[in-house]
Amino acid sequence: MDREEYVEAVLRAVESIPEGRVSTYGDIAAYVGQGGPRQVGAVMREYGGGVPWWRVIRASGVPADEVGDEQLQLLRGDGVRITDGKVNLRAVRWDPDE
DNA sequence: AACCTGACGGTAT
DNA sequence: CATACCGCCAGGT
Repeated sequence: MDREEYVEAVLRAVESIPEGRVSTYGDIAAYVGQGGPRQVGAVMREYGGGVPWWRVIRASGVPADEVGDEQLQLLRGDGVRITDGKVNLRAVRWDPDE
């Protein structure tokens, strides 16, 4: 899998996250089956436009500093409940094989 | 090839 | 809960 295919695979995975659900960098990486959380983050930084990037968050439920507040707002727009500045992943974490 | 970098994650303190 | 550390892994210099 070359880099371009990798980027496509990651973007497809992110596009498949339904409104109201959230995934993590690590989960996306595992689903794609290549690279790690940091690679997924790198793809989002460069090609995140065009896909629902705000549905990808750290495993802790706290957004990356770069996008912080905006991400939380967009998630609220999706109907995701935010508590103390973080997402409750136990409630909305998305499993691709669902 | 060596070294730095980082939209990360898990563990320890 | 906050910080520190270390492991990870690919891209850039």
